[in-house]
Amino acid sequence: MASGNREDYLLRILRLTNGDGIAKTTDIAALMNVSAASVTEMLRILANDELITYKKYKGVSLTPEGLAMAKRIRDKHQIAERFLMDVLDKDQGDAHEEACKMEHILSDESARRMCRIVGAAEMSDCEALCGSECIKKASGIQLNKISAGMAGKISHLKCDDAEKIRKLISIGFVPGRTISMVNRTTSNGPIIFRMGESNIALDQELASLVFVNVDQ
Amino acid sequence: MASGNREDYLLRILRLTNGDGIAKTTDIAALMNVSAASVTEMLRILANDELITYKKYKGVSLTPEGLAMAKRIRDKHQIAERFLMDVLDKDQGDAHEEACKMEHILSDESARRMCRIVGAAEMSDCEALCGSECIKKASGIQLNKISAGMAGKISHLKCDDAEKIRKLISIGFVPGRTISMVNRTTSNGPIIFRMGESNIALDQELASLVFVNVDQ
DNA sequence: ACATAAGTTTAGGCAATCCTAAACTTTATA
DNA sequence: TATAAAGTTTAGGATTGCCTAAACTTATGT
Repeated sequence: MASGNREDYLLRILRLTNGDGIAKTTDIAALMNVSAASVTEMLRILANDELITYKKYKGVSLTPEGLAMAKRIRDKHQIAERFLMDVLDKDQGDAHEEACKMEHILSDESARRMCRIVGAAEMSDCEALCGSECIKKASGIQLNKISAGMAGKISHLKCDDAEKIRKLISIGFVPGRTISMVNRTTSNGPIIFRMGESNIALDQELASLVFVNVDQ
Repeated sequence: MASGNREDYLLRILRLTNGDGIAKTTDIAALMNVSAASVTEMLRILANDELITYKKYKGVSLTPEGLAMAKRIRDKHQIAERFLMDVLDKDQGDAHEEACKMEHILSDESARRMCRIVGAAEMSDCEALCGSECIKKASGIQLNKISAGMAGKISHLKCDDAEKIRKLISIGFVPGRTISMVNRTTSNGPIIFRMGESNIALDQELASLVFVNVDQ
């Protein structure tokens, strides 16, 4: 049960070690804005939990479990930050700050779903959390390419323009939802889809940003 | 600086008092899953912060500041829960649980933006946070709800009946187009809109299926 | 190589929350 | 209206995490 605080230590150690190096007490203290004594105390705890390898006076490194945990939290941070910027339209500074809190409380599942909305492409790295799922993302086909009568589940939204993503979400185009095409109007005109209880007209450009996995 | 924990106490007191009644130690203890002694201790702290009014053996009530604070947190919970369900497609149980954590870390601004995406209409109550903003619901208001002279962009069409959607589209009601209301005829009669070069009369029922984002 | 500087750990404390047990107040009942 | 039951508070501790000061280890310079 690493607390938010322990998680922060792990994160700083990850940053300092880059996954394999050794981090020193003073450097951790500086990053945490905490006294060296407090760091030593925490290192003992984390070592006891087998999240780090710690030799007195010699510095720390992450164990495989510690590394996995730290990466998972770091991924959540990145996903949350991106999400706050792209979906809630927050600026980078605020998004970063808020993500520092969200990383500790966001469930794995929610992070994965945010990732799908926001697109993994620009995620410097979220494999700890999303694994192959992020890659699978490429598997859907664009909503404007399916034919009338076909149904499927929304897989992800392609993220090139946050404004459009926001719009799609506000209309209800959200990964996981089932959708079917009712019909097309004209070759360039909007397409009519059915989702839940309502029919929604979406113009082709917007539809092309939505990827679905078509039912067999 | 009410900690997450203090905030939880405030929330439980709000639930028990409904804003004005009096809450008793034991009931708070039961809701918090904590001993009565711990509650007493916390009540003293909250009273000291002037968030509650506390008389030994007599129970507690929220002060105006305490009430405002509790409501703000409760609103964040509701908005987050709704958002998790509608945007991340989480089920109610998980969303509720996660919202219990988010309520303490979500910034006011992010909550307001989530609220705008998810729509305030269904929000049982979020006025503490959003005030009149909720009504504005950036994701679109029905075309029959705007007033003469107002203009906006069509956001989406919503309806159970594909026939009506097709009709709207064939008239030119397509997401993205700019539209303005010219005037109403009678209270139940058709409304006249201007779109591009032409005026179009639309009856109220059809107009209510069209959602627009009104220009500020 | 050895003294001193730099870095790290230990010791002893403080604050926030939680706990149990005992003391005290209020309510309810015989 | 006493007195037992129910409810509440006080007392005394535990835990987590932070701090400063002192002690200890390692590194550096001559």
